[in-house]
Amino acid sequence: MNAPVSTPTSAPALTKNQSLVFDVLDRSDAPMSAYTILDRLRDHGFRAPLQVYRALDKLLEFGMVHRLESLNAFVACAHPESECCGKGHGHGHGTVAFAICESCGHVSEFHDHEVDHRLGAWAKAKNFKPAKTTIEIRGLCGACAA
Amino acid sequence: MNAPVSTPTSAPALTKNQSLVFDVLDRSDAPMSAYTILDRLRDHGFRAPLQVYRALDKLLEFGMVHRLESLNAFVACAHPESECCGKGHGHGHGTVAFAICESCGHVSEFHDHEVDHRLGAWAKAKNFKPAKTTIEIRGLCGACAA
DNA sequence: TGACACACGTTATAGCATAACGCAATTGAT
DNA sequence: ATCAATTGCGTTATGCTATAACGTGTGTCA
Ligand SMILES: [Zn+2]
Ligand SMILES: [Zn+2]
Ligand SMILES: [Zn+2]
Ligand SMILES: [Zn+2]
Repeated sequence: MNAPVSTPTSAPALTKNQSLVFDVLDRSDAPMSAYTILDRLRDHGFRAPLQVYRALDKLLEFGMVHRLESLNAFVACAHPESECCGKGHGHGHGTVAFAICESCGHVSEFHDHEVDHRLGAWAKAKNFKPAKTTIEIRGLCGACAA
Repeated sequence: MNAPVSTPTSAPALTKNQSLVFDVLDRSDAPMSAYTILDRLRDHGFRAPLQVYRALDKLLEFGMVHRLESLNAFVACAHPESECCGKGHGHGHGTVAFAICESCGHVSEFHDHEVDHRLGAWAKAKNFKPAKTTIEIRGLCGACAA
């Protein structure tokens, strides 16, 4: 009864909790902490942080959500389904970078081949095997810099 | 009596607490959390997290310590006093990147002009004003990748 | 002297994340 | 059909990370 519900669309089937969490994030125009998500979902039966964290773990695994390390917060993936270089939400290859406005909270997700390439080259030269790369720029967005 | 003690060397004068915290970090071969630092300094009179966090805030401000966002931990700056492009510990310009081994904990601090340039170009194009940029690569170091 | 800045110490609290238990449902052999 | 393995779920308790708010002492500079 708690198994994922298959949908006619693409993307992995989400369970009820996963859908609820993703919808909250997707509708938000700013990153949300796990506890803020929890509060938003109290009316839907959420009572404990683990319900949120477990859903987030899966959504992260599916590539539908990103974690912002410098904020301890989460955002829905903002990639179009088909990017220049990748498979959209899966981020087929390449690292994603985030520009985070410290005033309005808006987050821009982007990708830069050359950055990827340079970091990859450094890793190769040092014989370092990258697993996950975090790039986050904190500052003021165009609107807020005024 | 608690004012910074001037030293004959360069660098900003550190207070006793700041020195103690920096020394602990500098001697460590892996990042340390604030609470781990606290435990290491119990014998030196440290009793509360704030004593550590206040020292860390200053050391971060001085550029002598970096915060690893993906670990919620801290490392002493590993830059040589005079880098190719900068003023050493102050990181005169340019962003620093970290490669973090998830097996042995070793951290390599480096800088890449081109990465900087590309992120700067993106920001300029989007009219985004960067304040602080985080670049962290988690993975396996050469020794651990074996 | 008084106003100020700054480092410090302490207690309490807030915010983020996981451990450990048990139950229910699904899946996929045998 | 039945059993074992897997997965999702709910709950309670706990641990880790960080800051708020208060007061003290000290050096600086009108
Ligand atoms: Zn994305
Ligand atoms: Zn903004
Ligand atoms: Zn450094
Ligand atoms: Zn290693």
